[in-house]
Amino acid sequence: MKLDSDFYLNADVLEVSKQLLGKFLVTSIEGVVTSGMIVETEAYRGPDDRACHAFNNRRTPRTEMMYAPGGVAYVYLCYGIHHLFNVVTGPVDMAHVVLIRAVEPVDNIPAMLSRRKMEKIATRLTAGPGVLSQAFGITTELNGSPLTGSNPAIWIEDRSIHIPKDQIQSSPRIGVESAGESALWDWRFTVGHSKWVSGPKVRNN
DNA sequence: AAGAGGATGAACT
DNA sequence: GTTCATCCTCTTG
Repeated sequence: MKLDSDFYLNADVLEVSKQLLGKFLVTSIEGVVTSGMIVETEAYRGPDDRACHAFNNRRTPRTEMMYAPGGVAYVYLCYGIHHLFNVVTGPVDMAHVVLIRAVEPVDNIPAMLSRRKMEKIATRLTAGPGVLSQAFGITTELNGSPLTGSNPAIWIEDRSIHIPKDQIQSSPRIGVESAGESALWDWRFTVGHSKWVSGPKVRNN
């Protein structure tokens, strides 16, 4: 049930972004295992996507990890505060990533509450890319961490939940207004009925 | 060497 | 709706 590298090597990052909805993000950090069902993703596609750090195939120390073969984590620090977790996809030298923006918490909610310094469960536990990383213990130390193999710190599972196509909504990505025409593309994907989706309500397709 | 600006979230008015 | 915390990365000189 753990997704293997074949899944991540898919060269169609929009397809992978949709396939990841309903899958389960799992981390095992210092022996603490937490999991949640992915309900919101965004695709970032290196060469032609102005909103992507690797636009125009630009290579810097930070973006280098995006060119790795699919199946590793790309984690970077945003606004000096938030650690954003992305799944690297596609074959080597193809800078495609999927930002995981929100999950529905499932296993070991007490550990997530503790990491978030929260008392009671609420959507702000894991709805949003920064807060979900915090709930799952993901930091930039895990940049480049493999999602496959024998003992990964982060991995994604298929637990046989299928999200029907008509329940998947698409909308423009959050926070990329200055990315020119790329800002208009509907590359954000959400599970329509989930209350664990971040940000403003989205329209139907 | 310096400065601008983020794929956010929380706490305000 | 607005403000701002906070620091790394990249560009420019």
